[in-house]
Order: sequence, then structure tokens, then C-alpha cells
Amino acid sequence: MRYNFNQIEKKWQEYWAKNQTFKAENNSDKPKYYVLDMFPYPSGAGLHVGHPLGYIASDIYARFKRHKGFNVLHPQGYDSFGLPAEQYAIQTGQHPAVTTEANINRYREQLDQIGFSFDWSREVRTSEPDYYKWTQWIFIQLFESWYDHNSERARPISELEEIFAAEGNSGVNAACDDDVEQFSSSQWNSFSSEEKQKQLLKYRLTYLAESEVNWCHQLGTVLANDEIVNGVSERGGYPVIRKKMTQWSMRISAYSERLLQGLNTIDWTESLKESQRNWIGKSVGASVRFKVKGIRINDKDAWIPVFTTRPDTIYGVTFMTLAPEHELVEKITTAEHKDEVEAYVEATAKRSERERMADVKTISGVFTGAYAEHPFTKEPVPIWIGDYVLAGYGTGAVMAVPCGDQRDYEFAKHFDLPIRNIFQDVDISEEAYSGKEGTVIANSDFLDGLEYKAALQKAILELEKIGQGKGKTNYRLRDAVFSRQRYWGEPFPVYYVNGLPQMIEKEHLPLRLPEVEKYLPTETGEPPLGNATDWAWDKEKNEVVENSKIDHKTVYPLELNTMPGWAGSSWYLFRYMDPHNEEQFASEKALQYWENVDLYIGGSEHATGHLLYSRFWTKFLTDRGFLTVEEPFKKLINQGMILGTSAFVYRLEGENKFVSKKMSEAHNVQAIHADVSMVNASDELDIEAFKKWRPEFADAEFITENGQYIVGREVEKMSKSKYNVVNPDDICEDYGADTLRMYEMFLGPLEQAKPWNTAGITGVHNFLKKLWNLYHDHDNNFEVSDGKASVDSLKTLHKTIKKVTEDIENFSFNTSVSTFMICVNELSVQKCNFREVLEPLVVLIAPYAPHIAEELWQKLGHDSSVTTAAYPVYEEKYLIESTKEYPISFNGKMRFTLELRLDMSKEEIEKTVMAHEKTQQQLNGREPKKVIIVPGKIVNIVG
RNA sequence: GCUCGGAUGGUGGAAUUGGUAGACACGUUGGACUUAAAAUCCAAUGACCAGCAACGGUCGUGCGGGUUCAAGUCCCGCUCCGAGUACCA
Repeated sequence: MRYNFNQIEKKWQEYWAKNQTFKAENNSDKPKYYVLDMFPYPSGAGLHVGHPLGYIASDIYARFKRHKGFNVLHPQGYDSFGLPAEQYAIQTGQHPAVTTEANINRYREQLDQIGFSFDWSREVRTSEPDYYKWTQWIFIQLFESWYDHNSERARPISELEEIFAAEGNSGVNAACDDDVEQFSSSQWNSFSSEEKQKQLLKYRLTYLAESEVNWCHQLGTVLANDEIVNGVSERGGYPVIRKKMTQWSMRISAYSERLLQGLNTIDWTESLKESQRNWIGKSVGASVRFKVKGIRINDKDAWIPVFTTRPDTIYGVTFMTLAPEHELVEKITTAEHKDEVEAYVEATAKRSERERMADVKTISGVFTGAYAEHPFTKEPVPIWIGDYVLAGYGTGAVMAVPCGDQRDYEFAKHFDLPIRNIFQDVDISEEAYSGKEGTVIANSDFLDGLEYKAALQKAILELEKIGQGKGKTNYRLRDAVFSRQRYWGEPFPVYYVNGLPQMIEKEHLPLRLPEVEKYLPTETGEPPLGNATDWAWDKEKNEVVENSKIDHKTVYPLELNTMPGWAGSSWYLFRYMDPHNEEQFASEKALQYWENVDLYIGGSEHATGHLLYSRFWTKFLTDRGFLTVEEPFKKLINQGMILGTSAFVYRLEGENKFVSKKMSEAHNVQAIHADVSMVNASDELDIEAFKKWRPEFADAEFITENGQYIVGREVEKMSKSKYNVVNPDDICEDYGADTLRMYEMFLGPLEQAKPWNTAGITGVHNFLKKLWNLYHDHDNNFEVSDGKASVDSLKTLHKTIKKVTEDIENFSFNTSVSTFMICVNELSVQKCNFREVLEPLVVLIAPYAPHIAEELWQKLGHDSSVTTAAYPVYEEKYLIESTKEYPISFNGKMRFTLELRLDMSKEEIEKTVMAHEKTQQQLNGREPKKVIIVPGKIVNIVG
């Protein structure tokens, strides 16, 4: 073998590991550059070819930056808490830590094979106590903070206590629960310690609140939407209902405006920013409260608060709709409607939120029998409940204006409720009218004749006068539920005294995850940590002790929930800066040097989850003085998903007989996924392998076409359950990591989703062989000449430098692979073996194919790694052209080309072109109406 | 449903600011080398029409319109596919 990639790659991977080639320094004179991949979850299926796509791209960029003289931080680690390991533990009884460790080792092996330039000395794992110690510490900081809207930042809770003690809470403009009651300083000072704690909990950035969850009674646990299929649990197929539970929440909504504004300061794609903007969902309007007629709760009038973006349409209100789970529903429903309402509420609890949002076709709802009072006309407004109103959305109630909102319109039509037209000269007999600009309000008393904007202002003013509303900005962004009823997550550093949460002090962290017998919820429906026998906190000894010692005097119960997957991943980028620090999550010095991530690469599926939460935590930590940056990720690129090409076999309904693809349409068949490894490139199934694959197929019969069983193909997400996973190991073995790296880039634009297909891999492999041959003679002896390269070769080189540099900067790696191919093809034809050209070429290709580059670099006589070799500089002088092949078009259609000097004037060009024999032939005697000449580009003759 | 993407030969894709559509690869076909095969190299390859050949012609970037001397690219209206949709990570 001339190009012995297996040997070369092994050699250099060992060299890099031994010499710690990619270790980043926290002390350096070089400018810093931080390149990060989104945190991988080490799944049991190992790495498939989709995972490395982004890693290869970021690795190319990291290596490029090293050539450009930067001190590059390019770390890797594992987001190692998570549901799949826990599921596996439930099924097999194996400790999630054991399977996680095994998965990580497998990941590492696979990653090492591909030749990434990670600084492994900085590896972190979220499930390690020395890591989650700091996740717990951040949680405590959030608990010890409140958000001050006057200064727009988080402040220590102790400062809030001082304010309360001095002046009560009336002057405080804080992000807090809706139900805070006003108290004076003297009232505060007279509160018991417990009462004070209860009040403070309403202000803390992490707090306990009732929130809605998907509860599965049979499994005794809360389920992710992901775990629910067609309204029942994926595991077992049990019913799932919406239920309220007390949970830890994160007051991310306090940061809505800053999360929105911050988007303007970062270099992310516009589409991703737009997703976040929509997720945050800022809308400006008014809050309005409607009095419920004849209902008093605790001797006070009952009110329904609503948020509307169109207070100008207040006179169009003809009914109200509450979410079925709205707290008032029970209290206002009249005896007459009780049964109907209860049945509806129960039915709604069975539907998922997503289902309710997606389903706009079925209109349902029931009347409560209660009426609200219109704030101005004082007319009765019937109160309905309907599942199109979501409890967690705004106030969970809407003032329905059927003439102006299509959903309200359809609801009104369906239930025969009145529709009152309040728009001048607008026909609403067919549908609602939601236009704003130019709309004139009518039938609305004091708003009559006013245009939209003026009416809006006037309506808010009048609502304020009667104390039933005010201008308000609303955000769709909801506080994030932070509790999980799981085992395999960070324990909360929390114990309870009289039901009130207390934080464990920093010096006693980490609070380690306890051992449990089984990973399922307890028989009484408590989370898995409820199975632990040693899960109580001794406040005096400051240690975890047996549950039996709980006396509520010095020993207290610990929190049984764990933190969600996004806890550890919201701040990991900072831990990489100083991963072994035992005193701080990272030193000030390291944080100041590395600041934040310069380039972040990962999938767009994180657009509104991880990427919003980590922005939130970063802002919070900065507010509290622990960080100096407002944003975690300066530039972000989304890599597209690599899809799998699934294979299907067709089983005749009710038989163990399979028909080939062609016959499948004529029969009643069931399509079954077959493992893609049993199918060749011509879609032919290896029948013997298939029979052995699963016992149920051992006796299967096959009806073939021309002796072959042909499978059906379909492009789907690459997944273990679809048997379409292709892993990179075989490719590294057969073609080498450099080929894999370049091939994955060659597949297409980084950001685009694309199906995996190894068909073209030989093209890339051949290219590397040709590259190798440039540096070697027929007998594979290294041979590079020190002579003078031809003008053509220098032109080829500099053209390549220019294009490849531009491509890297634009993250257009697929086109740079093509450029390298063209370059090597040209140099091969030119028979160029001059050092002057071949040495810069090695550096140019090193980020893409680092192993072959190192080998050739060494052969060129260098005794250190190519990693920090200076990047070649493009010189324009080699590319100056004096002529251009002009396309000559007639009526926009290119007919022929003509080589012309580039320094010709428009007139000269026209003269030459018109005089040309082919032009006359094309015109065939016609006189052109117009001749368009764009010098250096095109000539178009019209007429 | 809502939000954000995408659609170009047999296949993956290229086309910088509206200026030669299909670069570069794969595949296919033919040829060279070889006893043969593999490997390697050379040539052709969007579809259709015409022709002995040379020179050509028509259509063509998901669909329907529009703007322009010129549209894959810009505008309007659709179709289909993918991602996210708040407890998968």
C-alpha cells in the first residue's frame, strides 16, 4: 500500500497524545480563541456518523486558528446525566454510573479514532461529584438572589431583606410570584422567621411553585412529552393526565427582555435568533381585569385578569374563555353546569398541551353558568371554558372578541354566541378581521371614530381611570420547571424544615447522589430518591445520615427530586476554562482570559432549550459578579442532521413470508425495518443474515425478483430503533480518519440536513491517494524538488489558498474539499513536485486531513508538528488575468463565448462582438435593439 | 396548528452582488493496461429533437404567476419534506 493510512493515523494519534499537542494554556501571549462543540450525551448506541459532522467542522476551525497564531481552547466532555441511562437501569438493574462509564469509554475510543484536536486534560462529566458540586453551588446562588427590575439585574436576597426591613415591599419592583401581598416594614419586622421565608420564596430566582406535569399513575412518575405517544405512555401504554405538582422553578422570565435584547449582540443565524425571539414572545398590550358577577371569595370580589394586545377592541367582548384548569373554574361554576364542567375539565386533563395547540379543527368548550361584568358597559359577559386556552399561557384566560380574532370567531359561531362588530366599514360575516393599521373603531362609545393606535391608548387610559387595567408588556416565555422525578440527575442541595426549603452550605458540597435499591418511584409515588435509606441531612454534623434519624430538630429530610438535564449543560463552557479548580467553578483569571465561546457548533434542536437556559445562567452569574460576559456563545453555527437511509422488507399480512419491493404494492403487506448492514449498495438483502438476525425470521420465506430480494429505502432520522445507524469505525478502518473527515465535509453544506450514503467515499479516498502521489515517485519514495515551480503551479496554489481561506471563514467546508481536489488534479497534470508549492499545500490541508499532513510535513524535513505552522498567505500577483472568456448572449441565452482582453472599453467590446462572424450568424440580418455590456461579466444582445 | 429551515441531473452537491446552470465527486457507458480480475489511467455522460459528420435546435433548478436586457438567485401565491413546540438530549 502506497498511502498506508492505518499506520500513519495510529502513529500521529499516539504522537499527539504523548506530546499533549493540543493542550491549551491559561497563560499565553497569543490571542485566545475558544471553539466548542455542543455537549454530547454518551448514549449506549455509541457514536454514529452523524455525531462527528459538527466535531469535524469545529476541529477544522480550531486547527485553522492554531495555524493563524491563536491559543485555542477546544475541549470535550460529557453531559452524562440523563434519561436513557436511567431507563436502562430500570430495565437491567445496572447502576447508571456503570453504564455511563462504559458508554463514555466507547465514545472516547471512537472520538480518538477520528483525530480530533481536543484538549482532553480538560474533560468534564456532569455526573461527577466534583462537577455537580458547582451545579449545586449555582443553584444555591439562584436561591440566594432576586431580580430587581429597577436596576435590571439580579441582586443578593440579603439586600431584599434589608429593603423589606426598612420600607416594606411596596417600593420594590421585582420579578416575583403573582400572589405577593403588600406589607410595610413594621409588618415585615413582626413576621416570624417562617413567614419571612415564605415571603422571600416568592422573590427568589429559583422557587417552589405548583406546575402542571404529565402524570402517569401506573408508572408512578412524570413523563416527558417525548415519552408520550398518542396520549399514552410509551412504556406500557398507560394513560397520562395533566396534574399539578409542587416543583422547583427557575425565574427565567425575569430575564425575558435582556434575553431578547442580547440577541442583537451575538453572531448567530438570523433564523435561530428569530426562533428565540418567538419563543420569548414579547407582546405589548394591556392587562384588564373583569369582575365576576355575584361571586365573592374570602369576602372579596372575584376578578379574572386577562392580557390582551388589543384593548382597543374591548367593546367587542361578548364572552370570556378560561382554561379548563384555571383556578377560578371550580369556584364560579353554577350548580346547574357543574357536571358538564367537571366532565370537560377531566377530559381536557387527558389531552397534552401540544395536542391542544395543534388541534384547531375541533371546537369544544362548556359554559360555566357564571358571568363577568364588562368594565365599561357593565353588561353581563358569559364565562366559558375551552381547551384552546392554555393555563400556562398569559393568565390562562382570554377576553373573547369574536369580530377581531378568528379562534374566538369560530368559538362564537359554534356555540351561537353573539358577535359584535366594532370595526367601521368592515364585513365580518365570513371571518374575523384582525387588521390593525387603518382600522377605525365603531360601536364603542368613547372609542368611536378613533383609529387603531389612538383607540389603543385611549382604552388603556380609561381602564386605568376605573382601576381595571393598565398598559402591560407580556412575554410568552414561562418560568422553567427545574425538578425531575428521576434518579440519574444532580441532587438538590436542599433539606426541608417545617416544609420550608433550606440550602446546604457551600463548604459541605457536593451533596452526593445516594445509592438506591431500585430506580423506580416508591410505592407511595415519591421520586426514586425516596428509595434511599440514607437520605436525611444532619444540620449539626453537616452530613447525610440515615432516614430513621429524622427528628425535625437537627436531622431533616432531603429533597427527593433531582435537577433536569439542562442544569449541567447551562454552564459547562466555563468549567472547561479551569476544570480542576476545587475552590471555585473557575478562577477569575481563567474566566477573564477565556471570556466566552468564540465559536459554538451544534444542532438546531437546541435552539430554544439549552441555548436559552445557558444564556440565562450566564447573565445571572454576571449579575452576581461571578462572570464578566453577558453572553456565553459569540458565534454559533448549526450543523444539519445526517439522516439514515432505512431499509424495509415487506411481510405479507399474517404470514411469515416476505415479498420483494416490486411485489409489495400488489399485496397487503407490513413494512418492517431491516438492519442496513444486511443490505448491499444495490438494495439486495442478504437473506441468510436476515434469517439469523431475529429468531422469528428463521423460517421466513422469501419471494424474490430475479433471484434477489430487493428492499425498500426511505430516508429517516438515524436511530437505533430504525436499524439504519452507520458508525464511523468501519470507515476509519477501511479508508482512514482523514477520508472520513473530508468525506463528511464533502457531503454538502454544514448547515443542511442530508442522508448518509457512503457511495461517494472512494472519490475522497482517491483524492488523498493522489495527494500522497504528488510527494512520491513511482516506487513510493518521497521525492520533492527544491527547484522553481511553474507559473501555472503557483497560480494553482494561490488560487487554492484564496478559496480555501475564504471557505473556512464562511464555514463552507464542502467547497473547500472540491477546491483541494481541483488543486491536486491540476498539480498532477502539471507534474509539480516543488517544495515551494507542496509545502504550503500541506499546511493548507492540515486542518482537514491532519494525519497525512503530519506525515508529509515530517517527510519534508520538519521535526515538530504541523499544528502550529504558519498558514500560507495568498498573493494576488499570481492570479492576475489579462483576458476573459465572455459569454455572448442573445436575448438572455448564451450562444457562444469569446476571449477578450479585460482592459477593453465597452465600446471596443461592442465593436469586436458585433463584427464577429458568429454574431452576424445569430442575428441573421436582424438589427439589435440594445446591446448590454457588463465589462468582466457578460455581453447580451437584445433584438 | 404555530415558529424556523429545505427542495437544482440517476446520486451528493456547485453557482461570490441577479450575469456562461450542473464545478467537484459518485454512479453508468466505452476504451487503455492485464492471460484474467482488482487497482490505475483516458473519454463520454441533464432531458429531448435533428444529423453521415461538422455546425445546431427546444426544454430544464418542487408547482403557478410576476419584475428584469438577463432569475436557481428578487417579489406574490401554493405543494411537499425536515427540525422545534417548554420533562429526550
